Amino acid sequence: MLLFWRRGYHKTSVRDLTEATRLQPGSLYGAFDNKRSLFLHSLDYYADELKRFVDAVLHSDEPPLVRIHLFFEHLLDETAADPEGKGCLLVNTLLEVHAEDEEINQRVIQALEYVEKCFCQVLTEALERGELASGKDPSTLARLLMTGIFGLRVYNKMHPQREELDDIVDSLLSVVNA
Amino acid sequence: MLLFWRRGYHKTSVRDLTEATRLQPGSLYGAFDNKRSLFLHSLDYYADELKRFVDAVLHSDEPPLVRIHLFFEHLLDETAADPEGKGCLLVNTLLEVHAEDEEINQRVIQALEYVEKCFCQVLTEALERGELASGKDPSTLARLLMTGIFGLRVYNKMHPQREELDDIVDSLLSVVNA
DNA sequence: GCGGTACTTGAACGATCGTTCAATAACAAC
DNA sequence: GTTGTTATTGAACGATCGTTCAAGTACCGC
Repeated sequence: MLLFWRRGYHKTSVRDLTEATRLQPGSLYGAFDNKRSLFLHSLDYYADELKRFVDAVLHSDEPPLVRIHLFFEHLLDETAADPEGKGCLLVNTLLEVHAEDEEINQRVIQALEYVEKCFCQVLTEALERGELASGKDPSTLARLLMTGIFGLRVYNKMHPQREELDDIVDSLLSVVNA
Repeated sequence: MLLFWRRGYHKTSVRDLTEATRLQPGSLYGAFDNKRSLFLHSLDYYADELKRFVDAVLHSDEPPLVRIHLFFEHLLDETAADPEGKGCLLVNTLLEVHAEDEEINQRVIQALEYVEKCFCQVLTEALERGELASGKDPSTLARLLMTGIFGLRVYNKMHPQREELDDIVDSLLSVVNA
């Protein structure tokens, strides 16, 4: 998974994988049908980890809007802790393989939709508690936050400076706070 | 350029390029040093087109904030007019080749920084005309808008529906309007 | 026409790609 | 200790990768 994350699907060769896993080709193909299948398993593994993270942060017992703040704070922490700048495997994959491969794409989109759904739930909760800026639609705001994540992921490749990313997050979250 | 845009750098083979250009390998290598060089020229071509678009929209004689609205409107028009969902070659490249290739990366970042700089100029103009929400920093807002572009580009691969993207843009621009 | 420069052709190169498989080693049960 | 199952090995396959180049064609001024 780490290799696919670092280098992308197409640029990661089976040779790379055999060296990293210290498994010979035959063993690799004994465990997985082929490179593609191994990649799908990597995606699933990554998506599971992401789901755990999302659940932990967005379903904690903090107030809804605090949870969203914490989410982005953790996102930036994680970004800062990754000097390689790998970004997000799902986002990377979405841009790399795009429409050509329906199965891979669907799996990525499904994982991302789960995050959006959680955002929407949290925002709905905030709305019900009267903590959301009036007239704001949870599902639209959830989409804005997803766009924010994606944008930060790309912007980090352009300017990987923590303070700039912090400012962006502050501006972005001002929409839900206002 | 179109091929690189559609399929990405690594996934585009010289064979693809010879078929698309109807040039034999020798001719291609007579005109360009190698595949990489051809890709760099493609990037430059794309960046030039982008620059023209940015200049036309962000330096028109409309009021500053209107120009920014128009920019995003045109961005969504262009997105809707591209059923292949190619997105932005610069963003795609930034995520695909990431840190491994300094030269390619620098060229992409430079082109993107130009867009950010233009945003910043327009926002500064709005600030001077008292049309910007008080206490907002142009350079931070410019970064937010860049993040918005990036995010929309990715979100479009997830949900390519115009109305959703419109809503996101409205929410995003509410930050500069407020 | 002729000679020379510029461009095109397409076969071929070595390297690497993803994948397979017969041979070998490791380990389990009895 | 023998047997049967399971996992590992690493050489080899055909396909494709990016690249080269000698040979051939087109086009120019004279």
